[in-house]
Amino acid sequence: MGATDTREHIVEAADRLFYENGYAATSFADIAAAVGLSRGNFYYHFKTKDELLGAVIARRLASTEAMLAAWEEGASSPVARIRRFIDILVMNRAKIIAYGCPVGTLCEELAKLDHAAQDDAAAIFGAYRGWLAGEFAALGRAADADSLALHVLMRSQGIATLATAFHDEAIIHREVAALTAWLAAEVGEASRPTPTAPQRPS
Amino acid sequence: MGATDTREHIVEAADRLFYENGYAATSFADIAAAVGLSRGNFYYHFKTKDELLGAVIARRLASTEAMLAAWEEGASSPVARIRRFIDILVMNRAKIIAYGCPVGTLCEELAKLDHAAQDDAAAIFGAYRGWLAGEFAALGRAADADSLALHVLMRSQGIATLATAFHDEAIIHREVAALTAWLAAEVGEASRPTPTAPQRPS
DNA sequence: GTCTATATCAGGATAGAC
DNA sequence: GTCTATCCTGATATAGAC
Repeated sequence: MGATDTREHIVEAADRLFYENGYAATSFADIAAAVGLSRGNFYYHFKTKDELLGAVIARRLASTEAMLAAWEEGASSPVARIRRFIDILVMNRAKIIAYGCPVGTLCEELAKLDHAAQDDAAAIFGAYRGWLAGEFAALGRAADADSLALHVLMRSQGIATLATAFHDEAIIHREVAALTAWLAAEVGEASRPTPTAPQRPS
Repeated sequence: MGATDTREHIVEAADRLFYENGYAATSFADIAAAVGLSRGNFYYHFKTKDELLGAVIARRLASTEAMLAAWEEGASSPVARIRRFIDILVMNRAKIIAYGCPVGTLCEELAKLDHAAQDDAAAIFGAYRGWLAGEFAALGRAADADSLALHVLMRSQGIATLATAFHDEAIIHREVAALTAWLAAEVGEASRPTPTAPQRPS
């Protein structure tokens, strides 16, 4: 297979293993085994573990931006798009209970390691923050759009952390419902341009 | 110095280093150096790293319970006690911005390592959860005391995670104010038995 | 571009002197 | 109870054949 393909496979496997086992606890041998590659060949593609981390973060940022752009293409309203963001917690609940939020846990691990890439990792949060702020601005809340965006992000992170610690799926369902209700109260259902669409329970 | 003192010093240093650098990234050599002890002697006190982790978690749980008991002794109202919990975020903001929440980050790291002690670490959260639920019950919210307790814990964790990721103190101040306002709206200032006390801004 | 073999080093853990 | 010396394993990283 071509070098580009192999490189992509390595980054893909590293992305998953960094999430499931943590950055420090994942060895090159683990990644090489997951890709079906020898350790020696590994260094043809990445010289250091830090370089690999950079590629993983870039991949996550790109896929996040692509996902947000795809949501933007959807015909639904800003409120529905924000709800779609919140619903990630429910859709990914199994992995979140086992490993936490991929972005939050990586940022915290890199903060403790005082790693040079910690701001790059935080840029993934920044992508969500900017996108959410744009949605709130579209709802006429331009003045405090960033604060509202951070509030949604903050609650998402809190939900993920507690669900992981207590291994409790009920926390996710209850707090997602509460966050959805907060959203409806904050921006109002009146803001929805498609009032005939079926209402999700909150 | 006596064996008990040395052991205590080791656990104290490990507690700090596990928090600041993470469990996996902290080596016996790091701890021994911090205590001023040789690596060899280290094993007289703790046979394995897991055993040391157990002692650190036990220490954190004990100090948490002692702190909560001390707050209970205070003459203030349940609402004031819950606010005291929330204010930890402000008081410890410098360390939180640098290293996150000690409990949340440990639970997440142990979850990724699939470590046997992960439930013991979560028990520290359990102590806060039970204490907060007791305060809400004292405010006449016995029916949903646990949900309210988890909500406060959840928001504390979310605030800590974002403050760490963005290295932003303003997030803490803004969201602590929002959480304090939520508390006042939820249980009502009328619940306060000391209505003549000066009002904290929210 | 992929392999095997190997250098180098750090961390966990042990043995035994004092 | 503390030390020095040492073993063992696993991880990063390199060299060179194919």
